[in-house]
Amino acid sequence: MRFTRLTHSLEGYIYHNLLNPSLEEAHDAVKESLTRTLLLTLIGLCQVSYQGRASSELDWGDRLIVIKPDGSVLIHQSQGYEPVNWQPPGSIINTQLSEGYLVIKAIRRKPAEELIIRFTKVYALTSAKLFDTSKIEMHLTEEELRQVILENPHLVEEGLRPVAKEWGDFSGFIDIFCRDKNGNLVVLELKNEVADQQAVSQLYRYVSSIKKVSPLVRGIIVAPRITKEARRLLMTLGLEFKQENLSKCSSLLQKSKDSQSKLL
Amino acid sequence: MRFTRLTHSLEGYIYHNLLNPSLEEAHDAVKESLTRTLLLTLIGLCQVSYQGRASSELDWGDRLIVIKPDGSVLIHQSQGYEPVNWQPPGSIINTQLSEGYLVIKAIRRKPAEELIIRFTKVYALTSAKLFDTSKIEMHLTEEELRQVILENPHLVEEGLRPVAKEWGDFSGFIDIFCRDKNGNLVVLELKNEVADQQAVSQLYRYVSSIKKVSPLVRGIIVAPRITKEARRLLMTLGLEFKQENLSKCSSLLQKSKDSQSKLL
DNA sequence: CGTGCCAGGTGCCGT
DNA sequence: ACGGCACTTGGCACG
Repeated sequence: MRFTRLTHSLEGYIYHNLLNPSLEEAHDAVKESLTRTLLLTLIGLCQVSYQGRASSELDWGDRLIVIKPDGSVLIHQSQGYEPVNWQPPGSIINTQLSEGYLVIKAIRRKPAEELIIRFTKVYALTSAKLFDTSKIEMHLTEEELRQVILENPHLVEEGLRPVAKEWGDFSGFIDIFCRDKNGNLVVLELKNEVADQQAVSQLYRYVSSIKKVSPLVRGIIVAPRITKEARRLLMTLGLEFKQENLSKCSSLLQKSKDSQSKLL
Repeated sequence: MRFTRLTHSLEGYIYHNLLNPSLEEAHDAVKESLTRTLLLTLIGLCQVSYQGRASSELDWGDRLIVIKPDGSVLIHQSQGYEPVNWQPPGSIINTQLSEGYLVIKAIRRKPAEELIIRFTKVYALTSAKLFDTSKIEMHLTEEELRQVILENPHLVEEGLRPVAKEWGDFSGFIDIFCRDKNGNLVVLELKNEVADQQAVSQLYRYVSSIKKVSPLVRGIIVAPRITKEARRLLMTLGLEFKQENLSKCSSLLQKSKDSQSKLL
């Protein structure tokens, strides 16, 4: 085997780093990467075919292929956020030399789908063990927005009192359940970005089911903005919309977090 | 500059291929990759922060970073199909050495968002020019499903006659527009997998708008299956559902193509 | 494991 | 540019 294998200790976490390897060398490196469950990147001239939930063919061209330890496969062209072809985590991956090609297959059962990559040339191959225990922390999610509204119901309407949140007894999911100053039920549907048709239809479901018991129930979408179509649907269905500024909520959230940390 | 630069001719399309470069070497290579608009991959120990449509923090860990010639940035952990952080195509990318870090920033206006990657160590860096003119060819799309129904309207209902397809004059998009054996208008909404709430609400929109002109219009969802919630909504809205198997349609499509090729 | 729903959804194609 | 809509959507939470 002519390819350079790098030990872990001083050279970092890279196992293979091959430049213009032969297909045989690349094949060996891919096999070893798979058995060692390394992260593997290949840059090479390849052709891709996929059959499964849909089916596709991608003719010859240079691409970046990423194979992850969890069985994900990504095929990236030089443009675009999304991979042109892929296979999700949990795929069974194998490689072979066949008819002059380096072939990598990724198979999944349920749903049954198969991805086949054929290389005639590998320009670069790198495999590595990544040490990474960090999880991403997201801020300003819909849950946090809900928190803000629960603590500051006046942002939606004066005199509003939250009764319960995440009401699930009905045939759906209510974001916040309130009573207004007249004592009528109000269902709030929160969106942290644009409120669309789906949000309106969802709220309509909630309100309809409650109306059978309590006819005076109101439904309000709370979001920074709403699509034109959603607004039309909303009006025909007798629902309401309250614009709520995201950045204002953000600062309130920060305050709420601050006060929480002060309490600790 | 100590890093190896590889010319295009014989060595393939790889420009940089660095193993455990210093941050200075990596910085130079990143800068050159950006000016030459190459595809760049880095494996290294980094920390990521994002602020824009949402905001997030990712603490130190080893990741794969891909920077594409079109200004896309992908940050991949060793698991999962999706990048943990990213920036879409068209982002403005720059790099600097700052406070002992190699920093890569990707900025986008509209929506305003900023991605900052800080490296303390780069294990491997590869940049390349990809030659790839091929476009992916997808089969069995919704368009092909539409083709099958247009050629075989009896699959939905006996006596159905297509009048038009891809009707776009209304505030939406009608898949197929027909008349039934009684001469009444029928709107078909096609789904190649499960029909959900959104599909029903979409069809309802179409049917409602047509009803003002022609009160006897019907609406039928054609799909292999339908969610329980969607079926309930469908019934309350007076719409219909026709189960239609995708694979059956697919094989019929194949037959139709075969017979076409025989005719040629 | 299916079902439903959110996503920093992304991409494509309209006006 | 905004808007609607499909997507091999992927991912998560929940019955």
